[in-house]
Amino acid sequence: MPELAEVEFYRRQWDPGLGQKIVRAQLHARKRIFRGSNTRTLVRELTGSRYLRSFAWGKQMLFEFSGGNWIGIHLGMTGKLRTEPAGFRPEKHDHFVLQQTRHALVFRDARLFGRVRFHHGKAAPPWWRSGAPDISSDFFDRAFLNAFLDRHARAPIKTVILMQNGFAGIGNWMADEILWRAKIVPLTAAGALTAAQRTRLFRETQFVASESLRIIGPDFGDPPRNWLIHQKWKRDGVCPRHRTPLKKAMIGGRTTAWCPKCQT
DNA sequence: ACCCCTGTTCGGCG
DNA sequence: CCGCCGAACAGGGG
Repeated sequence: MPELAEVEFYRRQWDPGLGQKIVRAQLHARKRIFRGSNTRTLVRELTGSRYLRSFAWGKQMLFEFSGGNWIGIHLGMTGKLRTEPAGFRPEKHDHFVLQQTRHALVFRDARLFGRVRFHHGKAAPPWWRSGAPDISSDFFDRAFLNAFLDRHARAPIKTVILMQNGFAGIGNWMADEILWRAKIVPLTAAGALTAAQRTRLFRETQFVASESLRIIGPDFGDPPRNWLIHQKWKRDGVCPRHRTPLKKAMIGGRTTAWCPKCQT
């Protein structure tokens, strides 16, 4: 479920606990979401620390706690963050819970494709932000986009848009939304895109990213009815512009929908 | 019962 | 090195 805008929504769900102490950390230590982290140290360090602030970059989140403690979270396919009242009892899929005096900060992930990483140190962990610029930042510009497209010149543009080190935070639904707005066939080789197509791709990537953040980020709002997302998962989905039936195919291993009339 | 899945990574193949 | 494909991860929903 989570792409950049949903990630932003989930990041905010722990806000009620900002500035408050962790009195107890509960986790299912054997689950693979904790791979690479020492969960004993994690529990020891976090207990008694204070939740200070959070950051989001693409599909990644970083939570900072006092004493130089950092938790990185990736939601995978089914991860969710939420806050429950104090005394909350973790259920089957609540693999990571931080109990505070008034709240419980909960990470739930049924399919366990997500990841929780722990880092202890003065500065943010080395794995944080090692990759692409934020789409909303000045570093995501035409030069960066061009270089990235040419580096993956032979791959279908749909596949390239899903690469997190180029399009941080873009997932399957946003990728199709962007290509539909930019009027580009998903199977087009990235290196074969014309200057005009690249301009549209750049503009629509920024538009879909910023609009999604604005609409979904605060309260999981629904994108406008004329967005492709409302059609792409229907078996009889049609183009929001003129009702032409959408085409569907597997590209880069992912279900892809596009309009054969608009996208040429 | 069966098929699908808004993510990522890995091995095998060409 | 590039890229494609399928599998794997593990479970819920239609």
